[in-house]
Amino acid sequence: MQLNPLNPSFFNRNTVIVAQDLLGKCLVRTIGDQVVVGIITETEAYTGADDPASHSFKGKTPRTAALFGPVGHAYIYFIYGNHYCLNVVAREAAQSSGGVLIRAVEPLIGIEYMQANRGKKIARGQLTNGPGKVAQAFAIDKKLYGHCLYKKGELYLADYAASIEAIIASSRVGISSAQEKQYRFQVILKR
DNA sequence: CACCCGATTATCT
DNA sequence: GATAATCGGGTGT
Repeated sequence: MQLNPLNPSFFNRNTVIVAQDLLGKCLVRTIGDQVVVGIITETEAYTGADDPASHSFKGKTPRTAALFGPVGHAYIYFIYGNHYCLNVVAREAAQSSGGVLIRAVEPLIGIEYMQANRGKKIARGQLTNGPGKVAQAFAIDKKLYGHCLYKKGELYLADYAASIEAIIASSRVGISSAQEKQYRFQVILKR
């Protein structure tokens, strides 16, 4: 299998476009010899200054600094006391901040490792079908904050020739403002 | 420095 | 369906 990192310019585009384009791409995690790969199946775009639901809406803070930093890097935050969530910084030149939340992936390689990280025997379909679950299965925490995601390393995004049947847009989850924006994207893969 | 609450999930009933 | 778990950033005193 080819796991070539995405080009940095991939992330230097409109955040919403990048969120859609990331569907069907691969999330790759290497821990020593262990390799873990999943196909991205669900994302959400957070566009920044014009998006009240974005963490970066109210300006730059130490926590959200990565969203204003170089594109293609990781923005990781801790939520509800229990969970980490992984974002990719992505924006076009006109935006000051913006990122894409990786909400779900389909397990591809290293499934046993993911199950070990998640603790118990969990059905494949339930393994990484939420942002906190993805972070746990891929052993992602704040150590990877700001990590570069477009070159081979501990964590990166790779191109993948997934056959896409359809993309579904809907309202984002778990937010109270800007619910009218259809910035949540799910992919249906061909069998 | 105190208080509030969130881009969630597991585990009950 | 409802709720607990459980941390740290943001806001205002």
